[in-house]
Parts: sequence; structure tokens; C-alpha cells
Amino acid sequence: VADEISASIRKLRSIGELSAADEDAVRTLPLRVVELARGADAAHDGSKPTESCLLVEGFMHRYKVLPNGRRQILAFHTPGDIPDLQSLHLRTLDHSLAATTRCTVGFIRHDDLRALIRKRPSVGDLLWRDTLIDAGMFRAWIVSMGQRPAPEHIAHLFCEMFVRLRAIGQTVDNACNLPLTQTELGDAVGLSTVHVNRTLQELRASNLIELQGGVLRILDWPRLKDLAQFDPTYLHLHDPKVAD
Amino acid sequence: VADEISASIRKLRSIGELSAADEDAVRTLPLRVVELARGADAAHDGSKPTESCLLVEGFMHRYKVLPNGRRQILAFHTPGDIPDLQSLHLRTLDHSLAATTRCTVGFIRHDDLRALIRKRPSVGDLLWRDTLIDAGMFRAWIVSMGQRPAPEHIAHLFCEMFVRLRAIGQTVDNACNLPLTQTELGDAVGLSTVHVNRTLQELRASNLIELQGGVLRILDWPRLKDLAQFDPTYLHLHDPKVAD
DNA sequence: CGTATCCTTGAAGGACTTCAAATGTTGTGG
DNA sequence: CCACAACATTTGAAGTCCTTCAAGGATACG
Repeated sequence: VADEISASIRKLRSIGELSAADEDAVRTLPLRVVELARGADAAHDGSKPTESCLLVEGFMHRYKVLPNGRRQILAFHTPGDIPDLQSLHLRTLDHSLAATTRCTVGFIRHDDLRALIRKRPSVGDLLWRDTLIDAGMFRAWIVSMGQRPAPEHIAHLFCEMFVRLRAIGQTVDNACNLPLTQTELGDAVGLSTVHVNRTLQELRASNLIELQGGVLRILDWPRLKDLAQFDPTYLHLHDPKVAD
Repeated sequence: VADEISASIRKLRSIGELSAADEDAVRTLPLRVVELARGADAAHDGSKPTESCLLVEGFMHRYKVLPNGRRQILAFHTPGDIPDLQSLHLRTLDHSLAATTRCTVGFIRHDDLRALIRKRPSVGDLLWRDTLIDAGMFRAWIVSMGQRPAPEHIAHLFCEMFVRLRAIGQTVDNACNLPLTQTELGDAVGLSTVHVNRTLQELRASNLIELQGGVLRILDWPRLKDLAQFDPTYLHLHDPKVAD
């Protein structure tokens, strides 16, 4: 058995307690491993999936496109996440899931998940907790959209992504991967590409961040955090220290 | 034992199957019934609650205020909802919960909820499902904030509230209670009170709605739904017919 | 090496905000 | 039950943040 499931172990440990027995049980989950090309959908709005998608490597995002063609990106996902875990209890998907970069994923059958939860309720609780943290990120996203001007909003997104990546050991010093085009960033924060571009220049000119080639480097964490009014409580990390 | 729990039975039935045995189990939940004055907080941002709040009668909302004083309303809640159910698995609250109107609520101890879930896993699944639908509403909220201009956004909120209220039998013909001030509406949709006011006048002038004295009347459902590009899938109602 | 995608820049226009004040409504205590 | 205070709605006017349109450069990939 390959090591694809390790990412999810690391992720689960970042948000709660996972006993050795729990870990063993999770490791027995059968995965259908698939490579996704950049931009490929892993699940479609309106479909009724019978499996959920564990992100092993790369970035994914969830999005919704309206009849008028406008796209809103709802969340970004990092290795170990199960972006469509909610489909376990929600028959039909109300949005789509796509590969932001080329990535490898493992599909898990809902039946297997249900069996795991029945056998190990503590894992079930942790998965429930995961979906609740998901909702917490949505709430923070709403706050940003409603109350933060462009620079603050984008800064907040950077803070969140950096902290989440650090929690799963995916940062190096003050840098992390963030392979998003400015169009994707714009669709995420609800701004035009043009304005995203100008706002990024502003953040760079203030010596808060570097961003190029899909790599984000935080140059001044205290000031960035302050600008964004970033409070990591909503991430509900098991070890809050990684959020400072 | 009084009938305060009935609202939650009706709510649970609106989103899924609830067997007679499940219902009996739910009815045994001890409630600490409290009357809340308009504007009173039921739970505070940053606190670590040991009970969750079942809304029996009235309206509540969840909100977050930023250090700079700006307030974002995250959700509105109707009778039968448990707005802070997530605190069951998330120690510290990342936002506040308040009474929009004078209302009566019943606090349920987390221990009692956990015991109920252990005894009746199907109720646990339904509660999990409820929190997932909650997240679905947040996603729809994000889409509105990012992609819909003011009239469409407000129209969408009206569509959602009307359908949700109908699902729990709280509508009369094309009318429902919606006791929100324009300031609250603005904090919900991320617009200034002034602009909310002008947008409402626009919706009224188009003969789409009436709204006064806390009562919303839908004058032209097809056109309102169309304007908002409202698709009720995300509410995951047990009987989708109530959403037409 | 060529083509598609992404980033950047300029300029004009529009949606929404802020400020300020008038009007209308609600609830409470005298 | 009226009077008054507090709160809610409405209106006007000026300004700002962000959008759209359009086009020129840079970068990446087959």
C-alpha cells in the first residue's frame, strides 16, 4: 500500500487528536488514486457522488458558476483535505471541485467512510469537526468579502493560506506555494483581475509580501496580520502555536 | 414537558428522515428555556460554550465584529434551528449569536446532545447534515457577496428566507415574517444602509416584493427567483417541492 | 519558436460609500 | 393615552473604490 493516505493523517492531526488505533483504521481506507490535470474537475455541480476526494498532492479549489457565467471560488484546498466530504451526508453537490494545479487525489467510497466512522466513532467526530472548520473558513471568507477592502481582503487570504500550509508542514521559512493566477485570485475574492493586479502591486510596494512563480513569501508577518486583522481562531488548529 | 422542542422536530423533518424512535429520543432532551430580549447575545465570540442554543420562537442571527468596529452578519436563523450546534465539536466560538427579535430559546447541554447522538446515531447523522447545510448556506452567501450586484443579492436573500420559512410552515400565502432593519440587512449583504434603502425601493418599484413592518410579501416569485438566479439545491430540503 | 496564457498599464465610467439632515415610526413612562 | 425619546427610513450630494474595455508586454509550454 502506497503512502497516499499520510497527507490526510497529517491533516487530521493538525485539527485534533488521532489515536494510534484511529490512525491504523484510517490507513486501511481503500483509495482509488488518480492524477488530475490542471483545471480538471474532480466533481461537478449537481452530481450525486458516491465517493469523496482526498487531495494527496497539489492544490484544488471549489467553485460555483452562475447561469450568467460569473465564477465564484469558494475555497482552496491543500494536501490532506477532503474537499467534498460533505457529500457523505448531502446527496447532490451544490458546487464543483477542480484541480488548481496538476495534482494527485485518492477517491474514497462513501461506504468505506461510513464503515470507518461506525468502527471508530472518534474518527467520525474528527471528520465532523473537519467539516465544521470548513464552515468556519466560509464564515471568515464572508467577513472578508463584506467588510474588507481589497488589500485587507487579499492579505487575509494570504495569512490563512500560509497558516494552513504551515500546520501541515508545507512551508519553508516564510514562504509557501500558492499557485494561483490573478484571475483565480479575483474570482476568489470577488474582484476583477485588473484590481487584483493593482492591489498586489500595492502589497508588494509596502514590503509585506513577495508573490511570483506561484510562491508566496511573507516579508513582514506582524504588519500583514495587522493589516488583514487576521485572527486564526476560526481555523481551530490543534496546536495554535503554528498560527503565530 | 412543554412543546418547545416541536420546532426542532419540524426543522429536522424538513431536512431529512426522522423515525418515530428518533423523535422520541429528541423529545427527551432537557431544555433550559430562556426569553431573550431583542439584540441580546446568546453566545459570545471567543467563549467556550457547554451548551447549544435551540431557537424556539423568533429570529436570531450570527455575526462577527472586526477590531475596526465593522459588523458582518453571517446567517439568519428561524425556529427549530440550532445556530451554534458547531460548538459541539469546536471548543471556542469564532463569532457571536444574537436575538434579532425578542425570542425564546432552549439551551441544550452538550453532554445531553452527545448522549443522544450515541444512543441514536441516525439523529447524529441528521445533526451533522444540518451543519453541512449550514455550510451550504454560507457558500451561497459567498457567491452572492462576490458575484451579485445589490438588487440580485438582496433578492437572493429574500428567496432563501422565504423558502426556509415555508419549509417549516411559517409562511402565509406569499408572505413571511422578516423582521430585519435596513441596517441589519446591510450588515448581512455587505452594503451601506443607504444603498440597501435605495435597492429596496428599486425592488418595490419593480413590483417584485413588498416589505414593511417586518413582513415580506413576494409579489412575483418567478421574476424574483430569476433576478436572483436562485437555485434552492443548496438548502438540501427533504421535500424539494416547497422550494418552487 | 510560435501560440496561448498570464501579467501589466491606461483611461473612462459606474456601483456603492460617506456625510448630513429630514421624516417617519415605535415603544415607554408619566 | 399622550409626549417624548430612541430608533428606523428616506433623501440629496459629493467622492471613492472598483469595473470594464482595450491593448501591450512578459512568460510558459509543446
